[in-house]
Amino acid sequence: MGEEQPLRTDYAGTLTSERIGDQVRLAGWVDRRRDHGGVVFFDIRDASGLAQVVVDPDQLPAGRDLKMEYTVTVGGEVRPRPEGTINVDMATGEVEVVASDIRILSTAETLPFMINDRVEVDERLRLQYRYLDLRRPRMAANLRARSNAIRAMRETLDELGFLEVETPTLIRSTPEGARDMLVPSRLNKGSFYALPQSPQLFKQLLMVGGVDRYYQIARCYRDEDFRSDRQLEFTQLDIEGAFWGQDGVLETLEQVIVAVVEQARGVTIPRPFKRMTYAESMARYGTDKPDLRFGMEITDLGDIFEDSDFKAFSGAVKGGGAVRGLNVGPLGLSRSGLDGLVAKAKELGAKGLVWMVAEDDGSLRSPVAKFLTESELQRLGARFATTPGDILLIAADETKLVGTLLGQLRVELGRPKGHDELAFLWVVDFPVFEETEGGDLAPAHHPFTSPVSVTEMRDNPKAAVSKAYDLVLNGSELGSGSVRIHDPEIQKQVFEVLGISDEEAESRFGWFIKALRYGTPPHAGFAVGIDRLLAILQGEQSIRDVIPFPKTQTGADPMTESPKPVDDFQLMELGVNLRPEVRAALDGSREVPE
RNA sequence: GGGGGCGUGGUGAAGUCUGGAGUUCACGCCGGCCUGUCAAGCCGGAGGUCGCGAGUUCAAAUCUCGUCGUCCCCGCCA
Repeated sequence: MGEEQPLRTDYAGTLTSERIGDQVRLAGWVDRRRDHGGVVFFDIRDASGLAQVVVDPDQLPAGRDLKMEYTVTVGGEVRPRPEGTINVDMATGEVEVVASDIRILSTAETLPFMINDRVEVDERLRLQYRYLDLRRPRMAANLRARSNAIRAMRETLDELGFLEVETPTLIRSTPEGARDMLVPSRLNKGSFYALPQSPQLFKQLLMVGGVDRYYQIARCYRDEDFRSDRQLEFTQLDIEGAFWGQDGVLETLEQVIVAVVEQARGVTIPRPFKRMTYAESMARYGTDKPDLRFGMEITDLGDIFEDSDFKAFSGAVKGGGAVRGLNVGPLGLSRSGLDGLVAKAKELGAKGLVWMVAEDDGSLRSPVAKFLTESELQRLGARFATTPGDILLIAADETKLVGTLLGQLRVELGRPKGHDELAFLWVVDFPVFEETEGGDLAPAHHPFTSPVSVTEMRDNPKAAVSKAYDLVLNGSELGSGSVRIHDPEIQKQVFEVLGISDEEAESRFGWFIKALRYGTPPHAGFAVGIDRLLAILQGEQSIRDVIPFPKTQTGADPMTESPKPVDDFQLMELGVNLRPEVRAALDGSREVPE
């Protein structure tokens, strides 16, 4: 009496023929039951996998009572399966456990959906019952992969002497970049904390503080609209180093990524990763995050058409724009399919799109062929090295628009399904500023990024290059980093060029710039989006599938039904009043009977 | 803020274009049979306010408008 019996001695997924004859006890969920009357089989599932249990229901009537997702503990002997009944699709398929004892630990109601990967269940329902969804093999594998990846990051960085440091998640709001998530302060009514968009300034202060090499698995918050690769909260591997520069950062991150990919995929990817300047990436791929798993590069045609009689082309070149095209290959598109691309181009803001099809005799068929000379058509065919059936898409417009358009068409028409291949790329030499649609300058990275030349930044800001770099995987931006400004004077000048006055800079960032005055080492760093990295490594379309408890596109959690209004008392303690129209809308919705 | 897709027993789908009895398929659920299955099989059964609300019509899952939910995309994401 009193001696507690263990619920299990072994994990189901570990049983092999080496264990034949052993008495084992397994604990897990009833995955699937196959009742033959005189003999009952069921698969028991635990975190390690599945094993088949055989029950003689005359000996063990409990075998008849089992239903899917009951939790049970089963004692029995590991036995080889009889001739011809070995299941080669199952890791433990050579053996089975002959049950001598079955205890039902808990029962389960009829499930809202099946615990398997065969059915694509509505995602809202999956999120509402996420605890069941996580039992599915695919999701369980994603959780495990995430844990393994993060462990690989920690091990690699620990080995390199990095210090893991936590930074606060209740910080001062700095109305730059994305919208802040705000938290009202009870002790300082009317004041608010913000949740960090990244640990950016704190990690820089750690450099000032003498932490030579820093990293953190950091939760970040950005209150912007959702996408399949964006959530309100997400996780970054954040790193920073003192007396460090771009080459050191890239070198270190490559080691981390290689270790993560080895964990996740079991392959060693070659180093160093490819590098490309921002300018080259924009010219060849029309984007700063090119998918290098396929070619289909953007080709400049300005020299062919600058003097063409076809004004749509020559006019664009002479007006300072560009004529560029893609050879998207033999897609076999019908006339309506091609017209669909033209419509698509117009949706994207282009004046038009010209398509051409390479005929068997090498000529180019196109609605605009009659406006072009024989020589122009021949040079086109040669430039694209066409083979019969190839489709050319040509756009003439403002240079930036042409690039964006062709870049999007390239991805749409050429991007491989899935993520079997991994194409990592560093995009370097980002511009300091991006031009907004209004013509204003906005920092391409954050305003603490070091320009290559302060003089150039002042005199020719549109062309100025910064010490900023992005990591791209399969056309997805995994993260970005930069060499930081460590000189308070340069920091002030950057604010100045951005149109932030001294007073404004002082009131917003004075606490930070002050720190730079006390002996700041040159430093640099990076942040990798862990959710995006894992989603791609796991072949998932959305980061939601590598986040245990994500939110829907409207920021809701169907399981807990958050967010929810709070008690008036809670608001009162915080000194917060809802705006009248918000209050009215809430009261209105409360009148609706439940 | 804008564009698009989807919403049908517990689950996944077909039916919607071209209105005519809640019809069909697979899984699950309930009952029965069955000693080698592994998505077990066979027989029988239950289960739906076709997201919700208006409108058109003799008649609406189907057409129209609105609304809610969800997904994808543009904007946004220093």
